[in-house]
Amino acid sequence: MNLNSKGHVLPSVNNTPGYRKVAETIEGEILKGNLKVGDLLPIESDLAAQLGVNRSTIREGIRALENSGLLRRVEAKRLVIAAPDATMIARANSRAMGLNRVTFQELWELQMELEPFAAQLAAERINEDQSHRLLATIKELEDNLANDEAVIQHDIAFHNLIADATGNRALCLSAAPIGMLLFSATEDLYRNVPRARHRLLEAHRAIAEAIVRHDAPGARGWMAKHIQDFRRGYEAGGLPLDAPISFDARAFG
Amino acid sequence: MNLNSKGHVLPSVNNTPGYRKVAETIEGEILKGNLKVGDLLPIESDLAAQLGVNRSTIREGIRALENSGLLRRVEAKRLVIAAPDATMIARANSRAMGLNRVTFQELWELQMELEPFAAQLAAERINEDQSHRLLATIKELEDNLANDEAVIQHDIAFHNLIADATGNRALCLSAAPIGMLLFSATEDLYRNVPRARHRLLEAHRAIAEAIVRHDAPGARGWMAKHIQDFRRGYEAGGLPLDAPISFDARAFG
DNA sequence: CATTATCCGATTGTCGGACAATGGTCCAGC
DNA sequence: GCTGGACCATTGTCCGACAATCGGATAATG
Repeated sequence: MNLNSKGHVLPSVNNTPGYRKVAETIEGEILKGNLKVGDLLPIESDLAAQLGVNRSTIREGIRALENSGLLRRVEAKRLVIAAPDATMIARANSRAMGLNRVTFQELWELQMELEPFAAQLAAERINEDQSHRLLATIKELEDNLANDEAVIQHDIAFHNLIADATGNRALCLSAAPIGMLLFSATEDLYRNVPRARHRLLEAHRAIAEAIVRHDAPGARGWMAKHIQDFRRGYEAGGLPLDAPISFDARAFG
Repeated sequence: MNLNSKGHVLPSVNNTPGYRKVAETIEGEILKGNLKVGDLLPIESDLAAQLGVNRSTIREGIRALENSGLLRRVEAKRLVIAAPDATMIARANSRAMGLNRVTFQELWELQMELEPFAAQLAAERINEDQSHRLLATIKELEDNLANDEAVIQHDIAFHNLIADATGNRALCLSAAPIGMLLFSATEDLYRNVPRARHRLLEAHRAIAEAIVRHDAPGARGWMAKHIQDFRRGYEAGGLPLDAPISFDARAFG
């Protein structure tokens, strides 16, 4: 910390504000394992005393960490050290990609590489419980084919389930934001090309069945076909491939 | 906002604290395009007046957004709306993966899928400038082969350059955190297996040359070989594949 | 007139203190 | 031993103040 008696930094060449140093200090303690996941964060007053700054400054530092998922509330009051949640990271990533005006083309290209791979791995490794949930999602889609919003939510969830089934959390984290962005951009698609939803259902069914019967090549093949088809549908729906993806604020609320 | 005269929330069922609502409000304005990237964030006092809360509360909300990259300082004072920076996102992602105790195995599996793909795309699309930088990085490695820290930094930078050369920002964002984690975990490797660094140099040279001469299949092949070899080296170095990756706090400072 | 030095206002960073709300704790009484 | 209420700890919010500093306006200078 090193603040002088009045709480202001000593010389002049110390640009980083106090709240940032607080955040970095706490983050450092977490990364160094000094504060372990699950531990309670010390109360604000103690932190203020320990780091020699005012409670307000501590609070500002905490907010930064809280937002990035390193701190999480458990009992409405105290904060605990936590590992960033997957969906929170996915949200941050899609937000970043969206604001960086990533194009459909870029996202699709990556998805075309990741999703068939995920499907293949999932087919090799999926367990009973995950199989059940995968098939249940398909059923749910059947019942809500008319509801565009529900179709989109299903689409995202379906692909997330497959990623989950690979048991590879790195893959989950990488794939989630892509699906989140691509699929939430398909709203217009279902309006412009109503039968797209039926093709979606059939494709998902074929993929799910292949995965559940542990047919890895089949799962990969169906998924590749599905993603290709998704692009054709997007194009046929009159949506531009090279424009920044129009990302829907609602998906991130 | 909806705070009562004393600045406290009206009923009881309103759990979300004010600073979070502030953050969400501002984030919403950004995502809705009401505040565009590059715009100056209104000054704290104005925001406080607009949202009907105290300046302290506004500040806490701002901290959250600042940390996630949506706000960035330009002139040491005012904050501007910004698109989250790629390296900042990569840092957040690797931190998340590390704290979630992702294993080497998981990361490597994904890398084995992504990197050859990236190398292939890079070979198809790399431009003059990028070629130059790629080769320069190799030269730099030659001069610093003895410095383990420099070797690791080169390794990360080299793979990032290749991702850049694909022109696919989604791919960049996905690949960066993986490299960041995997390569910074190789510190012990170079100590235990000194000649690993020479193999690294040769492999990188072969990959770079293939990319620069636009030999896509060659680039993919060399890269695949390189990643396979990386795993063998990691294993040979006595590092555990199934343990959570030991991630170095220094890489995230 | 152009250039530099100076000053001033606007804005952020930090402080200290205050208080309401609320969850948790602990003791009294049954 | 259990329950209910008093009490305390902790967070969320507000308020007012002030130092530091950046940017621009203004004055001094050649």
